[in-house]
Amino acid sequence: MGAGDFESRWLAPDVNAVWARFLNVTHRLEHQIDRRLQDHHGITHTQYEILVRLADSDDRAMRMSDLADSIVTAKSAVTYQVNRLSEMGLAERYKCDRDNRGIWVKLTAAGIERLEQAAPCILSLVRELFLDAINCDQAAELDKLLEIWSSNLDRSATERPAETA
Amino acid sequence: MGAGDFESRWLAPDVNAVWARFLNVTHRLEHQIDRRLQDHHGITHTQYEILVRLADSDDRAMRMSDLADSIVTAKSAVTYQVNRLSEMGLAERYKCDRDNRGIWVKLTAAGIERLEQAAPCILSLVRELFLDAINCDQAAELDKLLEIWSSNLDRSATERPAETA
DNA sequence: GTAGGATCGTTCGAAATTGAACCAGCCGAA
DNA sequence: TTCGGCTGGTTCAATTTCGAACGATCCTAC
Repeated sequence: MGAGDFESRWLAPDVNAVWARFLNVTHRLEHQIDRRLQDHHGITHTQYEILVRLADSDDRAMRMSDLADSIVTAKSAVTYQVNRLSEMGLAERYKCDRDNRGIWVKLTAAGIERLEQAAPCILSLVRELFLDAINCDQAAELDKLLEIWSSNLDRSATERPAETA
Repeated sequence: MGAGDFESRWLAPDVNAVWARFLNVTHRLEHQIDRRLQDHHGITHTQYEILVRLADSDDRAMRMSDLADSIVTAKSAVTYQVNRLSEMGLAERYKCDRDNRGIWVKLTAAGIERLEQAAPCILSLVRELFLDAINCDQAAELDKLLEIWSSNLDRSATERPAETA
């Protein structure tokens, strides 16, 4: 049995190539953005994402766990990164008055400034690498796909734990 | 100046939402696949990717650096992961006769077996979450986009270092 | 009220990734 | 031939991530 036979047993070639390419492209996109951010603006992609979410929020502040959901990482990673941002003076913690467990993370003036420097640079990179390739129709189509994928992921995430019960 | 004003200065809302959703979806996809692999098959997504590339190669073997290019990571990460796979008995190293610097990594029988167990499970998950959402036309369209993105990344990666020279 | 269960955020140890430094072997040009 | 640069792989310290365990708080049902 040759290598070809082996692989053809479980690999539907065409459609799977799309998936492989998808993985490759997403990884390389993240790498280039990350490198650009670190070289030119001294922050990680995750840190940048946190700054963006904060800037987009009312009062430029968010709860820790909302932040964790928003960027897609473990809560402990958010704790870690907020500590870094806090050391850099880009964000700060507030006690939450409504909920004594809660912590608000808020963008500082320096955080806003840093984001205002980084954002145009990154957005132009994203445009150059990603967005310029798609016209309006394609964008709409892609957005539709993303919505389906997203709800697939939601369903799968809620179904799976229940399945074990 | 409200939060809205701030963000509208640098954020074109519609098209950027696509990018944000794209990031979110790709992260969640990777997480679910990773979790499935670790829970059911005892390997990481990176390790799985390595096994797949090896299985797809002639002689089920690859050079270290080709492996590093293929999955998108630093060379040192490949060294690390191949060590893990080797400890698990799923892959092994060979000296390369043509090039005395080179190392070949080859799938073992156990590696093939493990992959044969994992692959159907993962492929069905990928189908369920990702591929089933797209019909033939969309797949073709997506593939076209991926190709453009990919060549954008190539160009950007080769231009950038030259720009500093 | 008050117990039981869920939620919030942190801490901790283990694993993974990165980039820089490094050694060895290859190769092309003088 | 040999010298310089390039490539292939590893090592190392530093950073980041994850999941499990934890204490504290909230909330709902009794």
